[in-house]
Amino acid sequence: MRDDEKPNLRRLPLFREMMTPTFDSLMQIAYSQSFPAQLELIRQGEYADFLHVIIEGSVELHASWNGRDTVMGIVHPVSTFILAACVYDEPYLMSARTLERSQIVLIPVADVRVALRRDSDFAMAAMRELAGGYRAFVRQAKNLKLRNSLERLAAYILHQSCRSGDAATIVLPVEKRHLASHLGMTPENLSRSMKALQGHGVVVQGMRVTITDRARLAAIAVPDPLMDGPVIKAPTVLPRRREMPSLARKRG
Amino acid sequence: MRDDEKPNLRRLPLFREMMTPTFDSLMQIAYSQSFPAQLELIRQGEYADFLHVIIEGSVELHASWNGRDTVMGIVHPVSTFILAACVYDEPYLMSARTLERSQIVLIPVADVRVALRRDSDFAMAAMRELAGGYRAFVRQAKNLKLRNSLERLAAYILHQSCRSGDAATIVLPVEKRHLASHLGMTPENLSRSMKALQGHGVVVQGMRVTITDRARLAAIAVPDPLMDGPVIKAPTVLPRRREMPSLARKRG
DNA sequence: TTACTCGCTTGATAAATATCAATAAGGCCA
DNA sequence: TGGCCTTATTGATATTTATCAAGCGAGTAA
Repeated sequence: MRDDEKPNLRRLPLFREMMTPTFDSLMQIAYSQSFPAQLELIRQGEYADFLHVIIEGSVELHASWNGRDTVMGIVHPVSTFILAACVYDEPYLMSARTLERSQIVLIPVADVRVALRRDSDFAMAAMRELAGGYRAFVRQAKNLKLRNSLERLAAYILHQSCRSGDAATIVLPVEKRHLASHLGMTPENLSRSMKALQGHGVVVQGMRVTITDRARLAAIAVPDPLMDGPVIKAPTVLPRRREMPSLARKRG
Repeated sequence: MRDDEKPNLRRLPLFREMMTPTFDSLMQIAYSQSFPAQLELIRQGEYADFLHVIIEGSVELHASWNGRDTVMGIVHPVSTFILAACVYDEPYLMSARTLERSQIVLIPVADVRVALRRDSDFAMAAMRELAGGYRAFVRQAKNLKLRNSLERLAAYILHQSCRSGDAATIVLPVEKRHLASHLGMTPENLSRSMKALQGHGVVVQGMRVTITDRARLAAIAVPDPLMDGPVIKAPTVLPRRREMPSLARKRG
C-alpha cells in the first residue's frame, strides 16, 4: 500500500493508540486496492478474510433475506468495517458493496488477531470500536421501533445537518432509493414524506435539502442523543479533500 | 457475594478464560444482590456504574423516547449485560428492569476496566462478548426491516423451539404484551397473529404454544441463521462447522 | 363466594406503509 | 442537442399495522 495512506489509518481510533511496531507490521501485510462502483466486496454468510478500511469512496452495508434486501448502513472514509466478524470468526451478517469507486485497505484477519493478542492497547481500541458499533445498532433498532418513517426522515435530515456543523443545507450522500431503504421505507414513501416535510421547516430540491425552520423539523424528529448518536459536529474537520464533487456520483 | 455463586460466573464466556488472580480480585469487590420484580435497575441516559451479571430471574432491556416505550431484549441467567456502556463510558442507551425477583451480581466498572487492561485474556473475551452483542443487534435490525410481524412471530416461535432442543411445545417466557413489544408490534396485533398462525402449523393455549407442523410454520418464518442467530440447541453443542450454506432462497 | 384486577382477545375503524402503474425529471452519451 | 436509461414522483389502491372500545377470563383478595 502507498506510504501516504498510512497516516490516515494511523489517525483512526482503532489504530491511533496501538504500538508502532504492531502498526508497522500490520501495514507491511496490508494492501490497498481500488474497487469500481457497484462491486460486492463481502457477501453475507461468508467468513471474514480481511479487515476492511475505507480510505476513499463509500460502501453500503446491506442484508437480504428471502428475496428482500435492505440497506443496513453506509460507511464513509476513513473508517473500518466488519471488525466484529473478524473478532468472532463467524459468518458475515451483512453484505457490503461499493457505491462508487473506492480505495480500500485490506488487512488479513489472521494478522489482526495476532496483533490483538500482542498489543493490549490495540485490543482496548478494538473493544471500544466494537462497543461503538454495538451502540450504533442499538440506536438503529430503537429508531426503527420507536419512530415512524416520517419521524425517521426528519431525524435523519437534522442529524446530517448537525454532522456538517448545523448547516442549513445538506446534500443527500446517496441516491434516494438507497436512503429510503436505509430508513426502512419504500422510495415512494420517502418521496411522499419529503413532500410532507415541506411546510414543516424543510425545502427539497433534488438531492439538496434545506432546513428553513429547525424548530418545526425538530418538533417532528424530537432528536435524542440516545437514539441519534452523540452530537459530534464536524465544523472544523476538513483535512480530507473530496475531489470533483460534481462528478463523483452515479454508477461507474 | 456468596461463594456458591462464583463457579457460575466463572463458567461464563466472559470470565471463563481470564486469569484466576484477576477473577478473584473482581470477585472480592463484586457483590450479589437480590432485587424485587419490576425494579428499574438501569435508566437510559445514565452512566454505567456496575457491570451486571444476572444469576437468577430475568431482566428486560427496554428503551423509551417521546413517551413511547419498547422492549429491546430479555436477559436470562447466566449472562452479563451493559458491558458496552462499561467499556465505552457513555450513557446507557437502554433501561433495564427486573421482570421477577432476580439475583444479580454487580461489579464496579472501574474494576472491570482495570481488569481489562491487566488481563489480555479477559480483554479478548470481552471483545468477543461485545462482538456477539453487536451481531445480536444487527440481527434484530435485519429482523425488523426484512420481516413483517407475522413472520417475526413465526420465526420467534421456531427459534424458541430450537433453543429447547426442537421441542414441539414451548412456553412463552414473558407476558404476551412484553413479547409483542419485543417483536415490534402491539398486543392486539400479536393476538391476531397468533390466531393467524393457527392453521399454519401452530396451536396456542394461553402461554403454551405447540408446533404441529414445523414445515408450514417454517414456510412463513423462513428461518435463517444470519437473522435468527446460530442454532445452538440446548441438548448438545455441535462442533463448529464452516460450510457455506446457500440458504439464501430467492423470491418466496 | 363475589367482586376486582389485569392482561388477553375481539371487532370496528383509522392510520401508516406498501404495491402497482404511469408519468416526469435528470444525468449521460452519441 | 436529442435520445436513452435510470431514478424520482405521483396517483390509485391494497395491505399491514395501530388505535379505540368493549368484552372475556384467569387469578386474587375481601
